Amino acid sequence: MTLEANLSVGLVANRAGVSISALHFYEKKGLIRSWRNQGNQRRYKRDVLRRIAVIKAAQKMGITLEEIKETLSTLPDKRTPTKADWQQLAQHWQRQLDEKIAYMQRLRDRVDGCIGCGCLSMVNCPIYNSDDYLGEQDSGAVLLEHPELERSGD
Amino acid sequence: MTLEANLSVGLVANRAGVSISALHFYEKKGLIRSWRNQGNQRRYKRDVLRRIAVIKAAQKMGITLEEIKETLSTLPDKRTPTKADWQQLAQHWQRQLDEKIAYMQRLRDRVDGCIGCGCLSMVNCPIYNSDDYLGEQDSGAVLLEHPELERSGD
DNA sequence: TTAAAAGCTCAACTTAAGTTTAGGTCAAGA
DNA sequence: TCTTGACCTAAACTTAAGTTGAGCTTTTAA
Repeated sequence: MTLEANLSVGLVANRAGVSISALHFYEKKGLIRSWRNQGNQRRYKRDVLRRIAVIKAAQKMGITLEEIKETLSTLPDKRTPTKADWQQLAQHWQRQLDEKIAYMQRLRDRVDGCIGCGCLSMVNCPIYNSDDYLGEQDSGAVLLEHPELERSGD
Repeated sequence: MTLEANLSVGLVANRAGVSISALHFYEKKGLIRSWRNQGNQRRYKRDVLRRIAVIKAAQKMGITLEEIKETLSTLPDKRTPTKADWQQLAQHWQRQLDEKIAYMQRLRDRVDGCIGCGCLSMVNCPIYNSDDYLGEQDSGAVLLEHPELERSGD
């Protein structure tokens, strides 16, 4: 039971700190895999635990399950992933995290600027028409093309 | 039409860069207000534009509409909000943004640590049982209380 | 052996932040 | 006058990431 352990779903749920329904869900979404025993119950290899840990870690970084799935799919299919494999994943997500942090910081600084300069008319506010980025999260740059508003002192 | 302009919904949508349905939605949720003309069409005061701009800005910071609504509710109800009023809001959200950035950075550093130290067993990985925080976003600390796993070298 | 605990599937429900659709009204220009 | 465009409401739909419930089976422990 050391290397080819067959862990039950309840056990995995407990150890990984996720609910059973979440495990079902991840499986349906193709993020983890199991086989069945004679009684149709799920059985897992032990390395599913790391996989789940990695999934949860990535989620904390704000990565969606879809992206996680894609990235996980770069792992070797046949052999058990090595440390180097996991490191690659980690670095991949770390870069994304760096971008996110940078974006947030730009945003923060811009708000700073807004507060400082009092340009809260928001019309030519640097928050807008900025180098907006960050995939979904964002609703797209705002177009403010009616100049008559610009003198508004409200 | 300078101070008490009554803007139509289409006009506001255009200038604020949001859809009409979003405006209906914000109104239903109590984030913005309008009155009706004789033909039951919405009319807006001009400062709704700033309000929407502020809503969108806050959303970019990752604030939910519910939180935004709450914070907006601290604005004076009777008079038109002053610059100082908006500044207070901005500072409030900025603090939240700062916390978020700090959280992301802690996360990043921890992943760094993980990569560096090779502790990718994820069982005693510093990503877990960490000073986790950040309201929803997070799924709660993971309990990994079965020591037998810890020798796993997978 | 038998009852409780653990599992299974499938479908419906949840929240957030809107969008889409359907069906009806109102106002303006040719 | 008629038609187009802007508006109205209400309800249903969308995505993400699961959760909850119903109804049924398997496994485990006394």
